[in-house]
Amino acid sequence: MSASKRDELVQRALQAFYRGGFHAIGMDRLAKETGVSKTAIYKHFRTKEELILATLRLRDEQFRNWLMRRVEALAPDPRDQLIAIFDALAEWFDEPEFKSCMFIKASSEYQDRAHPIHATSAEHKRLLAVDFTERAKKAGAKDPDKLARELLIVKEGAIVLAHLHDSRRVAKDARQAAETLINASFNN
Amino acid sequence: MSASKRDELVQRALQAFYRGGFHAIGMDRLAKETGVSKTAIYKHFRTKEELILATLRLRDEQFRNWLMRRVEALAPDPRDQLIAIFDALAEWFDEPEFKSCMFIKASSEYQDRAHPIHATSAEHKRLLAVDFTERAKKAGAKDPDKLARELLIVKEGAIVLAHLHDSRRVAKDARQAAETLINASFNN
DNA sequence: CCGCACATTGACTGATCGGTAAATGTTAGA
DNA sequence: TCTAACATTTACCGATCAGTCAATGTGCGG
Repeated sequence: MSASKRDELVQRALQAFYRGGFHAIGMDRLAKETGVSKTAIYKHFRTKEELILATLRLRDEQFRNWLMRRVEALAPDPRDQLIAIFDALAEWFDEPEFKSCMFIKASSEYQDRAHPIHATSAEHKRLLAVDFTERAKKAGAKDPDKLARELLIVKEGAIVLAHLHDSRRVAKDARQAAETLINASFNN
Repeated sequence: MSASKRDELVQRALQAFYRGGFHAIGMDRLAKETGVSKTAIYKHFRTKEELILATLRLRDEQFRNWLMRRVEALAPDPRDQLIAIFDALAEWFDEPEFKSCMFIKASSEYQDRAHPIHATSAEHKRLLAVDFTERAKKAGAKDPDKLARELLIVKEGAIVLAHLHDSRRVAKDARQAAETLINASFNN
């Protein structure tokens, strides 16, 4: 199997897991949905867990890349970018395929902190916080770390509730909350 | 089986699902962990899904009851109670058994909005929002509904991140964010 | 055209899934 | 003490779980 075929497999596995859940999607069904036979899959991944980890690495890269680029496209100024995070989020929520966050779901199914899947999810959130901190720093916030962590909390809460309630309403509320927190981080 | 035995079964099933996840815990293992044979379980619940729904109803009642009472014990004044939500949350995060929120995990595994388990999770969050709104109204907030929804977002985000990162740190950040949002809801 | 290397397959493993049925207690009224 | 009613257990159902293997392509250097 070529590298591009492997990437394609991981991409399709990602979609299957995202739509169906990790425990709920078996390897047989995965083979059917990806079009790659089970044996071929196991040529490249020793276990289901390794395949899941590969999908999470891909998702981490895709999501953070998308968010960063989208935020920068929406606002040139770093401080406005902090708010633009929540405009980008609103766009995501509006996609018909939106089904919460892959990493929240992964850590919901693999709860042990020592588990690689849980750890990978934690790392994804940490990298988001790093990115937020960078922007908060550039914007000149009093305590960029704290503001970044607060915005991350709002982002995660918004994702959870967008999955359960009216996502448009949630996106608006999250944006307003973020604005309030950002303003407070400059005025005080 | 008496009513109290049934309650005991649901309580133990709740703990098993909370610790292990819904798909991951099978009925055989559940029978072993609850001490109630599989056939006996199926005398009271037609399907695994019905048992899960029973655990969620119990959890909803337990959690909201606990939070309400704890918040009222921590602060007499409605406005202080809004902040006390996050002190109570901090206590919860500090419990060694803390493993995120049962309903976030349930909606992570049952993603379809039409699914009863998903709907029950959404309803739990809605009832929390109602309670928050009541307190915000009593406290005299400008827009009690909006403040309640903002605080709910912060609460859910805090739970998710407390499960992934340093829960003490997250609890502090969430409390401060909540304070900022509450103050803004009175000053403007 | 041959033969080797590698990719891919369907069929299979034992274990476990959710759920059921027949058999075996256990209890209580007559 | 006999028996009817109910609770509980053991054993089982077909399906699916993660993972494996022998067999069958398939492409390529000689």
